[in-house]
Amino acid sequence: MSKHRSAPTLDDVAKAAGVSTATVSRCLNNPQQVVEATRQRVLCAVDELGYTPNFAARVMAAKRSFTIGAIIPTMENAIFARGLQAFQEELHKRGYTLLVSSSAYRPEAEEEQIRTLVARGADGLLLIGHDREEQIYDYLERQKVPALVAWSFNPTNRTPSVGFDNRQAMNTLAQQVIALGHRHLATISGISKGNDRARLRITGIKDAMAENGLAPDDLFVVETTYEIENGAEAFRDLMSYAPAPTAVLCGNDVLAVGAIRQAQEMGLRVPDDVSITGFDDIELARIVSPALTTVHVPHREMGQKAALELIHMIETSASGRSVELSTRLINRESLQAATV
Amino acid sequence: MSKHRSAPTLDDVAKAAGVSTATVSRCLNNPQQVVEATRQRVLCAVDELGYTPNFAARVMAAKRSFTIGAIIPTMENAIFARGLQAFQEELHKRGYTLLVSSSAYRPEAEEEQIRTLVARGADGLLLIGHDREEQIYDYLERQKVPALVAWSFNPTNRTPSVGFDNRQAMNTLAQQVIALGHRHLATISGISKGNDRARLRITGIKDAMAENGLAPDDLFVVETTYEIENGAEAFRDLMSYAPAPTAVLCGNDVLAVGAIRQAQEMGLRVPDDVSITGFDDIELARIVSPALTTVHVPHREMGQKAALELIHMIETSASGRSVELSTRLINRESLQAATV
DNA sequence: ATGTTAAATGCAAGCGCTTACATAGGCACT
DNA sequence: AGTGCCTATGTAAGCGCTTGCATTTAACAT
Repeated sequence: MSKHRSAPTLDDVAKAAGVSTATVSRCLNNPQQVVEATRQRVLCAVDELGYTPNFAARVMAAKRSFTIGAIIPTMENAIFARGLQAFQEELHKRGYTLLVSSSAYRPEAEEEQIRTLVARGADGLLLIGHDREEQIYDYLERQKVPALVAWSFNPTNRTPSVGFDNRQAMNTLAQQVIALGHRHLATISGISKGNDRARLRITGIKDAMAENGLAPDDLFVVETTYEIENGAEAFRDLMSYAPAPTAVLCGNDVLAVGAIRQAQEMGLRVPDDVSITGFDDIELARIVSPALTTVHVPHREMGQKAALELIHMIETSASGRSVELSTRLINRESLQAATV
Repeated sequence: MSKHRSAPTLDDVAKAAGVSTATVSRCLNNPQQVVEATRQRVLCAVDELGYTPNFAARVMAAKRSFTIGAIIPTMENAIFARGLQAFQEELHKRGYTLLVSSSAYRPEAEEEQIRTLVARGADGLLLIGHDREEQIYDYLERQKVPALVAWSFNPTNRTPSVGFDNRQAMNTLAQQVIALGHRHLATISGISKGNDRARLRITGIKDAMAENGLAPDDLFVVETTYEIENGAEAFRDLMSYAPAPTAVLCGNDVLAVGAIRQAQEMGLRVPDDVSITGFDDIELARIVSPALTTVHVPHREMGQKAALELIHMIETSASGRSVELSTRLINRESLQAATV
């Protein structure tokens, strides 16, 4: 028990147990390959020395890290939290570890993070949405790192996806808004460049308008980043136009909450004076008052299925199948028939 | 340009540039050690081949990973989000990468994560609060991995901390509550076992009671995990006692929001019928209605200072100095004078 | 020219692990 | 007892990088 001893290695364990390093390694990774008696001896030595395998060495030798990387656009709000949580729980069950990083909605940052994660030996990657440069997919292919897209569904894409039809989901909501008599619609969207979810949601609204004899180009669109304050600001801009919209469909719940607060600040009652809807159905949607009418996204299911599919791709080198999930309209208090 | 070539290595770059691997390595890590002309040649080869260094190999050889690990009790709510964001931004500026994992408030999980992070070669660790088994600190010491505690401040502890005085902060709030005439106090706290922040906050309230001639033992305490629903449930329990508390001091904003919603559900007006306070001053505190009177914690400052201090410990092998930050009372709408 | 010195580069030894292959017992048969 | 085969274990070759030390090269003074 010398004081200055530093971290024990496989070798130390082997010596202590009187076996070769190979046997120790097998004990730890494929216990069934080593006979009971030896295994006991090794395991004893392991915790007597307080041995923890060196991860870098293991990755290097095995060329497997049992680590999966996920790059999400933001950690600042809870949009991705629940889905990612489910993703990681499922990974954990299967013996994988999740490494998360956030790109802050910046494509270059995302590319850098992808490279970083690959360099760190990630066995697979979870990406959000399909929109990114081809070269990134080439790179991933060359490095032989399987990738899976979530929060979006597009089976024709070269990368498989586990997600939902953003266009369709928003379309259904917009149909309902229009059915309630709203004729002047507006949307507060995320930045659509590089964000297929945002873009498709806008398209969903325009389609609904066209399908109901409204001119799609009349849709007021404000794009901004997903923060409550920005939702508020965008709402203020929107209401300065004439005729003011009677319904504001927000790209997500966070923006919607900002819009609601701003409306209240401006002395407008929601939904009496103006209807506001969200998207995602995160916790916030129920907490805010009035509670948000929104589109429920099965985040947990998506996270879990994505984990399963990605692991499958990794372990069988299969190319991956896309899976589509369905969303659901949640009617709460923030949407009401147009009064005009 | 063979199709089946896999990831290029240092060696490939060296060959392509007609130098040794040592030179390539130096180009990448200590550019000033290599003459301009050579450097150009090497850098060209690097991006011609699309080379990305293998992280595991680098860690192994250099025994440095420029990676810092943080284990937080939860990612589910935003309590740690802002501080961690600032922590990571500062790390990034200094060339470090952050790896985050969540222990779900389970000590064994935390220990496992600490080992995992160390095995992955983390150069340093950020931990939340001081409460954990001695053996963990021993382990860290043996592995020579510096650790820093945040969200708590206790300069006498063996591990340095960057945080605030939880007891004092809550004490100040409780003093004000009492000064407003409240005599029947209750608190909805996080689970205090293994959570010094929660415990100290309770102590802060009791001290304030004692200092004002109230019996500390009269404080109703309900402990629960930090989720909105649990805050709601706890509030219901609390109000079933007689005499019902006129002020409920919550261990954090999340619990307070749950309490407020439950109060509203029970037909109680906040703060007219019952005052409710939070702690942390996260975004939620301003969004909920009535807006929360709470204790503002300088999360960003804490994250940033922690990063600086931890890097300092890593790079100089210094033992680290604790730094204390101050909190501030934020008076919003949820606390009001007792009406009895 | 030659020696002296410093700067640039190369050489090669690991870092701690996994795993293909080699080896050695053990057992069941003949 | 000998043969074959199966299983448990050992041997050693890397995995891709960094870095101390040795060597070469360049630069300058004499």
